Amino acid sequence: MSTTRWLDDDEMGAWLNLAQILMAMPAALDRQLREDTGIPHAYYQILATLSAADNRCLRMTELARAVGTTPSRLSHAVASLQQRGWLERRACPSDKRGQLACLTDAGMAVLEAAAPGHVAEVRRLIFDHLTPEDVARLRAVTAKLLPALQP
Amino acid sequence: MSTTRWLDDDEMGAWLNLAQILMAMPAALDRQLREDTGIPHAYYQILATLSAADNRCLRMTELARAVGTTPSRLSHAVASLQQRGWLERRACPSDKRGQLACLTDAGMAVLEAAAPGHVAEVRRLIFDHLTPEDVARLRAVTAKLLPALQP
DNA sequence: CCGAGGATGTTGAAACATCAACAACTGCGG
DNA sequence: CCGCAGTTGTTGATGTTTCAACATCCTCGG
Repeated sequence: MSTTRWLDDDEMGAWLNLAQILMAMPAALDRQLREDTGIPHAYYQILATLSAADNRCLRMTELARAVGTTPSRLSHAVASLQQRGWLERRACPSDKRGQLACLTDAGMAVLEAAAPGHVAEVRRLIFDHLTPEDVARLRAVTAKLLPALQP
Repeated sequence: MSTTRWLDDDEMGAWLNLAQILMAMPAALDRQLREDTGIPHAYYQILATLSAADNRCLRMTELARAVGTTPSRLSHAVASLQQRGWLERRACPSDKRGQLACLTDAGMAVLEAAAPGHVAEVRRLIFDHLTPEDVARLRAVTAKLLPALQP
């Protein structure tokens, strides 16, 4: 039982900023996407990740890791997206436990229609306010944070 | 109607990293706090913000802005925390519409008990992986992003 | 070959967030 | 003083996430 090492001023400042971003940024992204597509940002990311995959299909586990979500969350999300006809499940040929999530043509169409508005919102919320150096630093710092989040 | 300006490589890299963090970081923070206190991170932030305020009281609107949340979300959260006896509502003396959220002694005790574990988790997830320069850059970049999130 | 333990996904209930609608109040212009 | 527009905060319905429990299948040591 050691005594707590508290945050210094710089750390606290960074943390307060980051905490507010963690609160408000997903909400802002959700708002825009829901208006244009009816689905939240987490669902959009699933479609977007699938669209870039081989044959527009991914194993559930890989998809979960790529998007940064949990199996349960993904399972519910895929069920909802499947019901809209935007993706479908297939059995995994090599592993009978596995499930493949595959983007349908309808899902691809929704994605393509929503992409411009989404990119514009990402620019408005993030990149419009950053210099190229800021972007490079943001990329570097976030890259250092990711490993601790995926155990 | 202009043609979309897509993200370049550096922007896309930063965005993919950030998107994953926006997904997984709140989940990770929630996990730890829920185990120790039974409340999610968003609720903890409310208590923490109140603890630093004058008289441990804040107007709902100010509290919402400080935490980066919406009035509705805050209203539900405060109701839940009130039921646990960790804060209470009072009428605002200067404005009959207003409500003050005030941290109770019980709420303060919970906060103090949870703080060390929470700080340790924040260190484990974030600051353990960053140099002091990284922290300063993170603080600067996040500061640039906040204004666009609070309208 | 077989059985234990790990991996993969799903399910249902409870907690939390979002949205739209609303009630109550303020303050300002006429 | 009146009334109307804007502010403040709540509520309930709906959608999403979390957690725990579970079913199924793979792998590997014995």
